[in-house]
Amino acid sequence: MVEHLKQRFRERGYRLTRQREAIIEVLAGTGEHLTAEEVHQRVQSICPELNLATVYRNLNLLAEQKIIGKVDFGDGPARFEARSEHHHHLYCLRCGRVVDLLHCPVHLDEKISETYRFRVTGHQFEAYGYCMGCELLNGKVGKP
Amino acid sequence: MVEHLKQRFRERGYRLTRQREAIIEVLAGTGEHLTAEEVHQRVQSICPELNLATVYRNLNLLAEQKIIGKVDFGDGPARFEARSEHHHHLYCLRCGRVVDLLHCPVHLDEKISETYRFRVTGHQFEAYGYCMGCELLNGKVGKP
DNA sequence: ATCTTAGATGCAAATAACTTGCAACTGAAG
DNA sequence: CTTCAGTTGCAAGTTATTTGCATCTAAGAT
Repeated sequence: MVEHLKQRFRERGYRLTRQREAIIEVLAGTGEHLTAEEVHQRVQSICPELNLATVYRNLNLLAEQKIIGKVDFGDGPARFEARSEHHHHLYCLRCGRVVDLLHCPVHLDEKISETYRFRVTGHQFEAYGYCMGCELLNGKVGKP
Repeated sequence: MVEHLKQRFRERGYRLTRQREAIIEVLAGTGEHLTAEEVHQRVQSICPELNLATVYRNLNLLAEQKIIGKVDFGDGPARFEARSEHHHHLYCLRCGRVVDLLHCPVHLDEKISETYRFRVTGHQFEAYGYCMGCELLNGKVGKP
């Protein structure tokens, strides 16, 4: 997995630096959806002195190359994940947990192009609500 | 329309100030999806000296009260619109034009809650691509 | 193994888009 | 026309991210 990602990166003519390896390893080693800040923290152990600006530069580069995925839930910072194929998420409004959806629930019928005179090339969809743990807490502690 | 929005605002116990009237008038008077900055500019004519911070405060307040709508396409600033019911958009990647969708193309089946152990309370969906004008320009001028 | 250099990094400063603290102001209930 | 909680203007602060630039380094050429 890690080697595969590094490979795809090199194929595109980019240098495989210590910093880049570290970032790829951190992301590929978790199923979580991490912010740039979180990636920066976790990377410290294998590559201290890796600058936050470099983390941003590389996460964005990897996302542009579609080697990793990037999601933005509108509130806080953007999040990055190793999975790069088209997919969507459930986002817990209480704890921030992110769950990957297995199937895309969006069905744009083919008439949309003529109805709206618009060619759709992509879409984003994110659902929000409460994961079970938080659902139970709701109504018990604060935040109604 | 304008009066209706003002009414809904007053009903909730908020004061109807000159600034708020101006903001509501600008938004209700257009079908466009405006940024706070744009609202601020257009409001100058009917209410100069209206501060940008006040525009932000009121647009957010109106959106929280679901009197207006707020969309965020992830790139630039958030946009506000007079329509407040649940709906979605097509967003042109070239010119930034926003088209309202008449129907919601998302179908979350009822099993989702048990499948993912998650209670969905809402969702956002935005599709992007190119409006006809820009589609024709693509390939002729810059940006392939 | 060493040279070369375009590409990458670190650091500090800059930016974009808001948000907040606070003193002064003002709708609207009485 | 008084009262005062709700609003506003202004300046400063915050958050998330980007950029300029001098220095450094991966990796192909020698």
